[in-house]
Amino acid sequence: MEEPKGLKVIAERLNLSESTVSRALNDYRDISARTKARVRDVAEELGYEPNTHARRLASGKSDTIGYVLPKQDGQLTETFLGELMAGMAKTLAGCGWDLMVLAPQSPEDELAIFKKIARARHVSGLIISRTYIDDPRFRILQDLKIPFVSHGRSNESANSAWLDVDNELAFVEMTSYLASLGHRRIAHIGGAPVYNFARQRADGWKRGLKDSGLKEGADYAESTELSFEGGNAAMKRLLALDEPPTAVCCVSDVVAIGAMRAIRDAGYLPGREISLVGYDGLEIGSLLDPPLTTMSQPLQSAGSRLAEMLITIVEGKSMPADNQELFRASLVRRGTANPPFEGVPEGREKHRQSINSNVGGFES
Amino acid sequence: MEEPKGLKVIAERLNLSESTVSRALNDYRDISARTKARVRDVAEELGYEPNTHARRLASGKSDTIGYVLPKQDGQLTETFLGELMAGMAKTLAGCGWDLMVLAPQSPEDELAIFKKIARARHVSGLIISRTYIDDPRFRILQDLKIPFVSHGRSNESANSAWLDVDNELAFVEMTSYLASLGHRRIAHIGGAPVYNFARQRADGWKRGLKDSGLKEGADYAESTELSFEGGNAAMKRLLALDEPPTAVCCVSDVVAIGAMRAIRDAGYLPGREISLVGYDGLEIGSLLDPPLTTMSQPLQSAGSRLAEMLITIVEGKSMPADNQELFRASLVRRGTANPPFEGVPEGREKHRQSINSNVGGFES
DNA sequence: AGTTGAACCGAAAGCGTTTTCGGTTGACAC
DNA sequence: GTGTCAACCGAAAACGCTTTCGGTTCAACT
Repeated sequence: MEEPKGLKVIAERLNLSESTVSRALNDYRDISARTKARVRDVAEELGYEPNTHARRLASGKSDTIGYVLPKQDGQLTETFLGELMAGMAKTLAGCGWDLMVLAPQSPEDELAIFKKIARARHVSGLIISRTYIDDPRFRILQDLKIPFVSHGRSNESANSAWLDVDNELAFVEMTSYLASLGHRRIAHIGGAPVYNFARQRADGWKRGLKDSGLKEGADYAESTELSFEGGNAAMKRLLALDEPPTAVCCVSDVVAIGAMRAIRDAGYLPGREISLVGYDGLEIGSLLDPPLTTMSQPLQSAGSRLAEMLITIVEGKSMPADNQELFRASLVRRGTANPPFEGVPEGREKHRQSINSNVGGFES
Repeated sequence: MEEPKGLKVIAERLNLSESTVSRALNDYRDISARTKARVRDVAEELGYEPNTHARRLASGKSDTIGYVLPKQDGQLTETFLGELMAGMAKTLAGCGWDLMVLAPQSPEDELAIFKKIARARHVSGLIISRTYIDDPRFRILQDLKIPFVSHGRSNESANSAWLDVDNELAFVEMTSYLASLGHRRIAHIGGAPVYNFARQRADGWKRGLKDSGLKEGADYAESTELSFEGGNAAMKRLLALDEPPTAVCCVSDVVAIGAMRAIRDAGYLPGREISLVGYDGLEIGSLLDPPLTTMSQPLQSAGSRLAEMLITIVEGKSMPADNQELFRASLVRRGTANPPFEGVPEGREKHRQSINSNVGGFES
């Protein structure tokens, strides 16, 4: 029993033309309510599902947006992906749109993919992430006239649509928070200066220092790769200074965790002799000992919003430049940010209970 | 300057018919090599890119496979997604196929999505993951005649295609390894028994015990949810036993990390008084103190293979039941699995250096 | 009674490919 | 010189939908 699907059978069954059925299903206003109802009933009964390809071919729309997977440099940051994509897919599905995954293997490959999309137009818009300070993709996509939204800003993003977290503000807050705890020597372990967020966070740290009337220690601005090893090495350098910092703002949780290890290895306890704050809000941070204080950013909602923005742009309902949104990160107080240590630096007894602010959430 | 793309312009330009051009580009054998070359040159020059929708409509194929995102219950396990999907997207792209993400919001929603695909056929195959012991999706997809491959087996998977890790073997090895270190009281913290992998891992633990001539302690089989809290609670129960285990096999790294905390909170040191091994090979495990010994499974290659299998099935080149593959997990020796502790249980001095097998990779 | 104009609906032309089915060559053998 | 078989290529029919452009109908105005 092959189901002879198609608009046609509905039309025949109701003695209507295919075009009428089509318009009825698409809720055109020149079809009477009664007819629409009849059509819908039969469609329902027959389990009719329009042929996506035919529809897209005829309408010239593709109802599909692509998400460009960031290069897999770090591993842990992939925590992003699941939530972000779930957010996108969810709202896209709500509008009948599809989410396609693009995994460029190299920058050249990425360019090739873009060009192909520009011509074939089988994807009507893109979402990119992990933006660089000078990210060539903005120009490229604009030149190719591919609608897109970026998760993160860039020097090139003035006229395009983006959604970003206010990284600078987050680090201002982070720095001020540490200052308010009494710290005066606050360092920063930043990321590779190609990433836009790395610059923003470094800027935030500097502004936070200024706001608190502190000056930027000459050697307190470290920059490293976004990895555990990077954070570890940077922290070692900081510890080797004549006057090591008493608190450190880290560009990411992973880096912060690396730094914690360096602190430990130097015989100190993170959060006691040296406070630190991470960024990303990774769950794993709460499992550490002491649990890592961090800033967390919204992810599901970001994905959802990115999709919404892109849809309105693709449909021409808004201009790219009118879609620029800044989300806020929020401080998650856990155990690694405390007032400066007053005691003997070298002591190393059981200590966690007292300094652990215990927001990790599991020891209840 | 609007590019008047299309097969047509190529045809006109060469004084050929559209059909000839089409066949030339698709490498039909009844087109002369010379003609093919000419067509290809012009296509290249014009930057021709076939219209996906038209092609798919005409050919009846959709060249798209869908990946069903697992319900977002845990967070950390999402590390999977990035790598797995990158693997899929990569090999799919190599064949000109697309990867679409499906994010069902509920089981009913999932069913609705399946039904829609069964009718619309705009996705020609599916990859599902996180399989249950009795997973209804196998029957459903078979009944709907949707080609699919599952990442993970099930009681229902005998006749369908799957790729799985030999969870049982992994846990046999894990258990035997602990036994070989001298442990005799080896417990297991397992996952919710709805998940197929949870059962397999529990079975592996049991078999490992038997292989090593140990018997399954009555209270040593814990089962908990796949979270930090779950692992923590389960470990607490184990610690409260009259004769606590000296080693624990954990169903996942997250659970293991929760267990580590419980061990610490009880005044012991993970890897000293109580050894434990996790599963998943999460990078983050290497950052812990001591670094977590674990079993790691291939991910990128799994995604890639899943895609390959599905393609051959969709294209009718092989039967589902002929596509069943078992990957192996491999032990990652780090710091939490050591010979049974001989000393005084309560001591808690600096100790890491001695027991840390230091495979974490950063302290070099 | 003639005109107007909503309100509804049908015919038909695409959309850009693929694919079937023939048809035209030319070479080669008889 | 007729027949045959490859080797190539064109015409045209799908594929299943959307959308433009008219064409009726019927009530409501002049």
